[in-house]
Amino acid sequence: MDETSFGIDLNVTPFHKSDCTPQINDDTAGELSQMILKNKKLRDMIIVVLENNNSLQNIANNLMQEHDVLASNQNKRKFGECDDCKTSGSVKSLHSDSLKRPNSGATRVYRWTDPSDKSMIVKDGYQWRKYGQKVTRDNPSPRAYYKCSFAPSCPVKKKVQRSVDDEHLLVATYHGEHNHESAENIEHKIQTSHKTFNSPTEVGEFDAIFVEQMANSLRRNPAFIEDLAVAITSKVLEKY
DNA sequence: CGCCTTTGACCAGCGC
DNA sequence: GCGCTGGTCAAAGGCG
Repeated sequence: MDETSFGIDLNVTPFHKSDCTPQINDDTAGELSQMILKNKKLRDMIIVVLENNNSLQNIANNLMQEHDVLASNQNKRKFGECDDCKTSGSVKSLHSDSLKRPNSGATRVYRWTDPSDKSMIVKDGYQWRKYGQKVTRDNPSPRAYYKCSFAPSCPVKKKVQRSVDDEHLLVATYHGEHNHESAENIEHKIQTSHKTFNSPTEVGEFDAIFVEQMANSLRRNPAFIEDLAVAITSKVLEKY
């Protein structure tokens, strides 16, 4: 963070004001406190929207998983199987596909996408790096392979492919468990800790983590740095 | 310059 | 053993 600290020298002597160094007057202080309040309101609104979005996604996922279970049961009945067949080696060939790719440790998530949106992006609060793409036999749309890049040692992988039935439905299959928290979780913790507000030190810790992650991403954003420079410059010039 | 995507090559597992 | 398929690797190029 050291290299990003803003070393603005406010003691620069303005040529049309000879007697003083810049000081925060009442107007600026009032403006600042208003901005802080607005910022807090906006953050609360975002948190509410995120919560609503998450609950809707959960409902949709549950419905889709129920649909999956029903569909697989119907397929089993087609082959004259029962649930106990899973452990029987004698019928392995009848449903070899489900045995070849067991669902243990894998989580499926469904996302509806805009019909015009042809991208394969499933936003889930983590950072992913694509490492491969394949066209599979049973689905004409390509399957994309991602590794979690949020933490270097995170073993989680995901596959994203469009549904055969509905090309607007993205199916993401997750393998493994994250050994870190997502940005959404950190945001949620900030929210809950602000609600309870029992321990200011905890709030500070969550804020520190969140701010650090935000700073890391913003530091790599030249547009942000440019905007920040313009904002600071205009604010400084405003005073003289 | 670092990070990410693309894409062809390669490898392992499985069925025949 | 051979071919098919899914999954991964890694070099090359793009982008901000």
